[in-house]
Amino acid sequence: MTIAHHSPMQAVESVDEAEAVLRERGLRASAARRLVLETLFAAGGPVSAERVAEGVIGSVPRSDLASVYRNLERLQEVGLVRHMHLGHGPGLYVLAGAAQEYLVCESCNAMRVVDPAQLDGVRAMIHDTFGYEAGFGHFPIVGLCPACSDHGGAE
Amino acid sequence: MTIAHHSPMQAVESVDEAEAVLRERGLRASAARRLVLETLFAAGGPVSAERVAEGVIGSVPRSDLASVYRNLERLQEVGLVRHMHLGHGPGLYVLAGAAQEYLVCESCNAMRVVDPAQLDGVRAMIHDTFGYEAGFGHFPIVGLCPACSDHGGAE
DNA sequence: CTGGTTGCAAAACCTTTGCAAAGTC
DNA sequence: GACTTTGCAAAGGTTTTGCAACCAG
Repeated sequence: MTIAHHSPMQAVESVDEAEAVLRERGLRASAARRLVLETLFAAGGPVSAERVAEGVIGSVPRSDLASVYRNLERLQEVGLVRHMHLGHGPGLYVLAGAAQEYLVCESCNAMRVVDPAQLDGVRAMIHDTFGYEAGFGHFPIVGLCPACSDHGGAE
Repeated sequence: MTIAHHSPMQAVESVDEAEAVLRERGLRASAARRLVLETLFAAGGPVSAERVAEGVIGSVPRSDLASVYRNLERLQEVGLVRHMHLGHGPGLYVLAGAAQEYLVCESCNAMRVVDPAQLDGVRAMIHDTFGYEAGFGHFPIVGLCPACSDHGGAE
């Protein structure tokens, strides 16, 4: 699992659409795979592999954790899924369609979801200064949230 | 090991200075501790615990990995050291004095060191937009470096 | 039928913890 | 001497891998 994904992102709206993408690539639409997709759709935000293995409702259908990891990896290769690290602890996976970036407070751990467009100015500034095309999809922006910087919440 | 450090950063210039800080806090200046500090000074940049355990010259003096982790943790509590995650793989530790932030290319993994001042504009923009005091010391800014974005290095 | 996919078991990797012996002040 | 710190061993949490059975196309 590297930082970079392997294909252009494929935003899809449903499990069926996702499975169509899989078939196009010669991959199969298995039950375990559907479980992963359904859970990611149901979650609507970043979730751990462990959480995915528990299925949509929570520990009901279950699929093997190893298979979940293998499936998440393949779904990333195809561009349907991406993963990120919001702090310590397990990696978190989301559907590629959920175009979201995150601000995490290092003091209270509050996580703020932001629309990528809101960071375009920041990206532009970074590009002007360093020539880098920055993305904040893999690691969040870490800092002190307004509340914590107010009451001297510095680490 | 949480994201946040535990004390204000203590930038020191030498192992002796660092040990003085330790003693002030009632901590002891042991050989294993000195090894950690010397290795961090010698490295001059982020290194893994494993690398620290190998000592200054490389696998010569050695200290137990568990002790290295414990010492890195204590040095962080005191504010002499901080750690970061530049990608997957083990966490990396640096002296608090090495005020540096990083830009990592998600395609070629190139790591660019930047002076925190160069990111002040970016921090200001984030603060204006979200009210967050952003820091890029724990997670780097990930993106495509100029070379990779040129030749279509997008993942 | 063919080859991708699964579950299970085991291992790999990074980090933490328990504990008695040793070291520091 | 009191209390911190060490080394070793073992465990913990996350992710990967080997392999035979299984299933989708």
